[in-house]
Amino acid sequence: MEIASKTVINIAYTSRVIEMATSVFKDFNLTNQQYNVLRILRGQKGKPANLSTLQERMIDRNSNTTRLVDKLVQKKLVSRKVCPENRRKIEILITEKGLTVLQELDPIITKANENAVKNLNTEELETLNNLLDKLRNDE
Amino acid sequence: MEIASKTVINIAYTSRVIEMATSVFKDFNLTNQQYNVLRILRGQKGKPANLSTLQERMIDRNSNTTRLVDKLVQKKLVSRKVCPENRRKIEILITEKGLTVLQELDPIITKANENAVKNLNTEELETLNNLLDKLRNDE
DNA sequence: TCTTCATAATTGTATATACAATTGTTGTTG
DNA sequence: CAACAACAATTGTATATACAATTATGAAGA
Repeated sequence: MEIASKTVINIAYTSRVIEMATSVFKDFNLTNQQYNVLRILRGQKGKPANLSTLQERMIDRNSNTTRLVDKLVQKKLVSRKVCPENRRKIEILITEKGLTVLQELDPIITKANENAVKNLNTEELETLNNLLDKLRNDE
Repeated sequence: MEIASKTVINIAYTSRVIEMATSVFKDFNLTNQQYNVLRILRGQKGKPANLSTLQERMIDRNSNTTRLVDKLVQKKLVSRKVCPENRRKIEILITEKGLTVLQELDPIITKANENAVKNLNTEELETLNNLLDKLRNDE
């Protein structure tokens, strides 16, 4: 097989393997996507995010994001309210409870991640990251 | 963020981006997984595969494989029959129609894959593959 | 042989996801 | 300002997926 297809498959395969090895958040009743959204929201540092922002960062086509956030609201991990300036938009904020859950998860996930890539040393990891960045390099 | 977590996220993100850029099989009414199974079956070169074999190669936990194959049988892309030696096992074979579909897809997918990784030259692609292999290197 | 355990695949059920169509809101322009 | 386009989020529906429990078959030991 040509190297291009080989690489595409290799990335997908590796991603899947890593995902399974690092899905610790399942013990906290969170899906991968829900966890990602929580992390994005924490990154906002108090600033609310609206759905479109979340979607951009998630690469996931729209539509499900509404329901995904629904779940997080149900669990009281995020709050949602209509944006006063533009009532088409929705402002989503991570709650105290959401932050607490992330804090609990942080060390566990870090450990799982470190374990998942333990076969590579720091230099190799940096090379890998650079190559992936360059590969995507969306201009 | 430490490099380990950064790498894990980078791989997942890149994988998702590539997946979206290369999902050509959707035009043929195939899901990613269905396409993968067809490819695995073609690789068998006439030898039938049973469900467990497929699962191993798919890294996907069992259970859904049955239904996934159901779909392919419905579309007459694969055939399924009970293994005579061990009636617990099921033998799955790709049909002529399945092979034809793959043949049609081959050039389109190859092109999409080449395009997806066009930012890296051959040497970089080889390095990337080696790093991913080493990362997984499951012993 | 009967019982028990292991293997292989399937089914039930709840949940997540994809894609298209829809609703509500804002912006624009004739 | 009325009509229409553009935007942001939501809903409908079909499909896919995860996880646990179940069925069917085979293997092994008392």
